[in-house]
Amino acid sequence: MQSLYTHTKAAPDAGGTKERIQQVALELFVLHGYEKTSLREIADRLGITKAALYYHYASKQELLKSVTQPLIDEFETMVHADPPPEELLRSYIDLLYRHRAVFQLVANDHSSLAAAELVERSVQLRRDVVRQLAGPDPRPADYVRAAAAFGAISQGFMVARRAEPAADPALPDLEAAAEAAAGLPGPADYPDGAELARILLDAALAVLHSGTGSRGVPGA
Amino acid sequence: MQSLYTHTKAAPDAGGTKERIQQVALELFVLHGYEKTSLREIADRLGITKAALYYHYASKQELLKSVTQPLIDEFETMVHADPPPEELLRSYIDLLYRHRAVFQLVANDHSSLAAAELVERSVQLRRDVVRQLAGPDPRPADYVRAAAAFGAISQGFMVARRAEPAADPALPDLEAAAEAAAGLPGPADYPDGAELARILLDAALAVLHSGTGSRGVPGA
DNA sequence: GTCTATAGGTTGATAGAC
DNA sequence: GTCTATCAACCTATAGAC
Repeated sequence: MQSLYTHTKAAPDAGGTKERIQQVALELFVLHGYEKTSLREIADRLGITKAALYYHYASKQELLKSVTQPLIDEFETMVHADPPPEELLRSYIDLLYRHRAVFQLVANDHSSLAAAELVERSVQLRRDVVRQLAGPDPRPADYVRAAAAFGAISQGFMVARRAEPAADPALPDLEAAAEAAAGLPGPADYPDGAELARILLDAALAVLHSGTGSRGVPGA
Repeated sequence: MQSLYTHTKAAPDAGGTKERIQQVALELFVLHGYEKTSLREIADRLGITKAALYYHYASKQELLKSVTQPLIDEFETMVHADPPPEELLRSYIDLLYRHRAVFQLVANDHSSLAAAELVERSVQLRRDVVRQLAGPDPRPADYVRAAAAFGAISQGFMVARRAEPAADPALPDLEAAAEAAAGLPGPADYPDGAELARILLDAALAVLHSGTGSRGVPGA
């Protein structure tokens, strides 16, 4: 579960056209949103034409789906394994890191989730996560705290994400976009990935326990 | 600061055409996103034509701006008053409640923020909020915790928002949208506004203090 | 204050040559 | 696999009648 810096993905520059299309598309989708990104824009950036895109992907929607699928699939697998709260939180942080670009897309661009026909699945997933975090026999307030803990990680991660030591070479412009979106002091001032994960985990656990009399949190 | 249930806005049904346009536009913007909502759709829902809309608003963008302005203006005023962290958190929760529909729009629809030319201001605001929450002489980790606390409230609120005793009559369909977006047990199971505010405040404070040795939080 | 009609532009997608 | 050429659909916005 310490894969915070070990990409299991294929080689970064496996220059297949389909993969290059996915990379550029993801980049532009994050930058301008799915709806506002035209196929012409993607094609121009790749030095090909729109028609060529259609040779590889039957539609704009299918291209989007191919980009978002890995994140949602893995998220689903993770949640359905039904791990205890703390392990779930750890796995989630790790998941966010490995799929950070796609996460930035679906978290910020409502329309992309809808276009990928992922609204239902993601709603169901969030519901399951909140249920698991709320613990057994939860009171209403426990649901709220579970949602807040989930949000603390998601938002905290997104804002501090620039802390990474090196930008993924496959996603050059994303770092600039993240910088604009985050708007905080320079990257050098931030904790590295491992420390970031620990901070976010502690924060989320603090939220979960913020309703109990003893607010102490066992050191993770 | 306890105005969680006291709307200071004008009468809910001040049926001026401009206001009715704003209400319907907000509703549809939240539901389908800014870009995907056409002026024809708004006009049809109001029983008028697109051209009539242009009599009241010079452009689609200006209509959007008129809808988002109150939230961002008030947020800015609040942050620039430079209150201490706990008061800032309280004010923020209250702000979210009073402008919940607009918040749902700008928080979920990346393109609406951009179209309203609010990206820079909101980035600056988040930066200021995080700075204030991080406290004096902050370490890098304090920034992350500040961002996580901010996120805990925002996300926690959005998920649990359905707890309101009665839906704003001006926004009938929003509740259905929120229900779909939240995907949690029935509204009746949720704390009311006052308790929700307390839970979220406690959660955010717990995050802020999750890095200190003594993790106790003074009862709010 | 609202209407009809239309200008002017962009988009996603297809057909067929090479 | 990539190209040129083209289509229908949709959009924002404007002009001018009532």
